[in-house]
Amino acid sequence: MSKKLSNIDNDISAWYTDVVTKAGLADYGPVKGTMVIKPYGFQLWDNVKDVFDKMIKDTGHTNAYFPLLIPKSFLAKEAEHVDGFAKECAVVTHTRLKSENDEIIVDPDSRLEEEVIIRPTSETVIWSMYKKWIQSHRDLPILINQWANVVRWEMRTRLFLRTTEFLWQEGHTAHKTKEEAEKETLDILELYKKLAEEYLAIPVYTGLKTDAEKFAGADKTYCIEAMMLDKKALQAGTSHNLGQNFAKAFDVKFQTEDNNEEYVWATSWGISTRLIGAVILAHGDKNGLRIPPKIAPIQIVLIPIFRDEKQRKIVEDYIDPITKELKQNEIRTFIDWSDSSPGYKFNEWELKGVPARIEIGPRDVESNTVIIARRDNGEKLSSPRHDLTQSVKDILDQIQNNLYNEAKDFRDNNTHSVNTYGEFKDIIKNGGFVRCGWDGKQETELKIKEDTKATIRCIPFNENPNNLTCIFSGNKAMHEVIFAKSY
RNA sequence: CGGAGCGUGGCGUAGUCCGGUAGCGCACUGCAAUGGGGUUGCAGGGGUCGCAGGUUCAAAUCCUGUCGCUCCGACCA
Repeated sequence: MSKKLSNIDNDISAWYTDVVTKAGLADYGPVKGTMVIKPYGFQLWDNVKDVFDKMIKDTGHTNAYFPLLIPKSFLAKEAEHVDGFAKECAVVTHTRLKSENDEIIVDPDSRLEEEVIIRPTSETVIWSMYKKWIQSHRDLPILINQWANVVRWEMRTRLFLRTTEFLWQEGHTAHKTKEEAEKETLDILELYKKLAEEYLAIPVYTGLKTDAEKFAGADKTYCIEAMMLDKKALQAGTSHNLGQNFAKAFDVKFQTEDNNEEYVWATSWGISTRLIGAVILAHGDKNGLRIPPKIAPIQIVLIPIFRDEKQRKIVEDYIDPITKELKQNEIRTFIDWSDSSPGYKFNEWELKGVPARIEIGPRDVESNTVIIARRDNGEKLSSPRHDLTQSVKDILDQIQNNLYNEAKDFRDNNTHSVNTYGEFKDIIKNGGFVRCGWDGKQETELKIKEDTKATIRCIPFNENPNNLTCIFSGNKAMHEVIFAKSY
């Protein structure tokens, strides 16, 4: 397989597919729209998962698991919810196959009386269970999360960014009061922001979705929105205040302290393997991936360099304690003894986005140093053997910060406040985020979308609509919003 | 579902117009040298050309059908 990547500047779409497959993150599955997450890609996901799993456990949530299969009738209980998901549900109609004339066919005698769907999300099963579990205010809150796969039969798919089946976490909480549910929704959004910015090194805008863009079945959807290298927006996480919609649909009431009956207040929130796509498209460059150190499966790759057996032995004696030392200090380290040439290895590990590389050859053994090469900016420096661990830690921190700062500068430089629709269209055409006034009408939002393909990514928390007029209608603005073309 | 394109060793492709029994690059195996930015040389192994029919002495190539995938749109995390 050729390791040459498509040009990131001319054809980022081809570059993306090349990187994902050639760096060994994922491969296409046999069924359209499915993907195999390969070990290197899965380690990346695992690291993201571990970070977030700890965050939610630290805030009182626990994991559980609900079934993949859901009665078809459940989906229909919440009107908006069914509208939102009906078009993309995989439906199980039969329970067995049989052979007939050397062919495997669906056994027509095995038709299910009540068809089941494969979860596109789990609100319905979960609320059917919460009905059984909640009677009193003493049963609240329930703070459950599950790590699971879901299936949404999408028209167009792309590895990680939109696949028919994907992995995610979905939190589902139940509360006594509206205020408590709202707080939960916002608290989780903060965790998402922290995860994106501090770990994935991706700056995000936080805000509220418009009615047109919110989750089907939610009262309010909050989101984190990131900018990719092609200046398009990617929704990287969502947190929903579901109000009492699902409680009403599934008749989940609780007895209050003063002995009244009230519907339970709900939230749900999710991040998915799409985040891997976000990391790729936020940090990549012409040589491949650049993975932030905090989530990198391999943080340091060691490349031994030698000519003959004698040199190999010398290098080995020098490098082994170094590897051991780094590992003992919990730096994820890999030493590449494969017999490709050093140059080949440099390119290979750069493609895979390993944050830093240590080159060790006879010259370094001689001078009691090592060469450290950074993936983020290509710098190479010679570092003394003693306090190597500290140098490595410092460099990894610098890389983490640098990736974040680069991404933030890029986003800030491509986010513009505008006052005229002409400017608006120019920016959308050339790529970028636009901050501007909006009159709050869905009709306006829709017209702009038809005209420019841009959608309102969010109403940012730090909006200031006071002196603004709507970019499209010229009426007084109800909100300041961020428009962009999105994935 | 509309538009476009593609199915030929593991991957990427040439050959298809004009039928004559499959070629190249990468990867793979072995040996030797090489090794601080994709290293050479030599020697090897692997494909009945998506599938099913048809035309023909002869089909990767022509005809009919069929399946699948990718890209672009409408839908979406």
